[in-house]
Amino acid sequence: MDKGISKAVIRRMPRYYRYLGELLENGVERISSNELSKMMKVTASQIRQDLNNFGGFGQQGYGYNVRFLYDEIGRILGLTEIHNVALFGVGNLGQAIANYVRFEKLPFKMIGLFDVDKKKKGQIVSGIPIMMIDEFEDFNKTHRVDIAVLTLPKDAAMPVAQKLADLGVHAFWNFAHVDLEMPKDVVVENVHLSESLMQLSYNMTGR
Amino acid sequence: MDKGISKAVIRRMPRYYRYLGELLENGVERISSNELSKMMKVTASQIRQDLNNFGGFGQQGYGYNVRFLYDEIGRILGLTEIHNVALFGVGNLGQAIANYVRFEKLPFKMIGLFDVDKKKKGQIVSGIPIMMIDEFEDFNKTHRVDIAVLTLPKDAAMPVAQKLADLGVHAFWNFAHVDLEMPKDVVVENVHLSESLMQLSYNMTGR
DNA sequence: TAGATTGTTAATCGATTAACAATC
DNA sequence: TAGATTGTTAATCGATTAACAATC
Repeated sequence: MDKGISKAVIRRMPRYYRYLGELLENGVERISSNELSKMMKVTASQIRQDLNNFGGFGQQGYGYNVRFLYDEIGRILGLTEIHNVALFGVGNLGQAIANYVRFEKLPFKMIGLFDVDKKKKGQIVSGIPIMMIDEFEDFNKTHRVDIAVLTLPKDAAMPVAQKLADLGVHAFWNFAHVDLEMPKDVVVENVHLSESLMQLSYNMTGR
Repeated sequence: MDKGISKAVIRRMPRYYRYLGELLENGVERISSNELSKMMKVTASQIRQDLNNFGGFGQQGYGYNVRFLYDEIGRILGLTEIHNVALFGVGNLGQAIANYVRFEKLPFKMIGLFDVDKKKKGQIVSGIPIMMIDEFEDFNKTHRVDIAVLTLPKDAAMPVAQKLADLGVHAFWNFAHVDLEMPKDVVVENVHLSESLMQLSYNMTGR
């Protein structure tokens, strides 16, 4: 029940998860696709189709149990185990992301911060001392790094990513303005802030 | 030549812009859809279809003039004029975004930082003193604010956005974990970092 | 002119929505 | 049981790709 699921579906899953989390906080026990569709402003059909990519989580005549569905989506999204995260490029954005990961109630654990700037060595950010990037190879021998965050200048991103991939890092959360060229067993999730800002700018024109 | 263009097309435009910018830096004068398609790993057909939503920017037998196309896409994306930006919620992420906007070579100008925390009042971030959110109404009388950045806790985002919308702010770059309910003449661009991270997590499983 | 490459139409593919039988 | 709502198939819609005539 895993491959062949479209990106469009995957993009919507975290949003379902968020809404179900809120329902849960509000003590709602069950919900129908129709009620949820009104809250989320999508069609009930889409909700049912999306969920049925992963299995039948509902019950005819009843709807969906909120707690059960929430947990199932969490499991689908891989939120049942802790992912160790190391971050590369401890500038403003890097520091913010380090703190973000730390305080977000999600199972991601920041275990290392790396930079090339010698002046930063040993500085504490989000409770972790900054190391030099060339120390990563040793660090990697004693720590399992599941995800590398790249908050680096664009020219540094590709070589660093390449090195990390060679050392066995298979997942990247990339904030640099480049498309990383990676073997296809490596997962890359891009956050291109400037592209987001340009889309906003586009949508502002002609109004 | 504006409305009716699909979101999918708009999402791709900033990427074209980035690649054309790089070609320009490398002194490339002309490029065919076929060459560009190989660089960008999309189909040449898609490139031509996308561009022809906005007009015929190429020339048969020649291809596209890089400089011309770059400028045209910049114009389409609304990058020919400066957009004034104010930011609400000067935490870690807010500070990082303030600096990001400042140093990114795009026509967005950070003109005000606002928070509710009295201890932050007057502190300088990215060259700008932090003001209190209740000072915004006055600030807004003497400054044109085109875009509001929301780097606030989720419960604060909606009321603040509502207030700002009432005061005439029509565009929001929203980093809070909520879907803002706004009249349809208001533009909202969401950056949901946690959803991005969950997508990454999903794609890591089953490998 | 001949060759190259666009702009655009037509064909295909995929995603969304509608409909309804299955079933709790 | 009757009513409600899912799971799933079929219909529609939209986006992508292919093909090629237009034209530089």
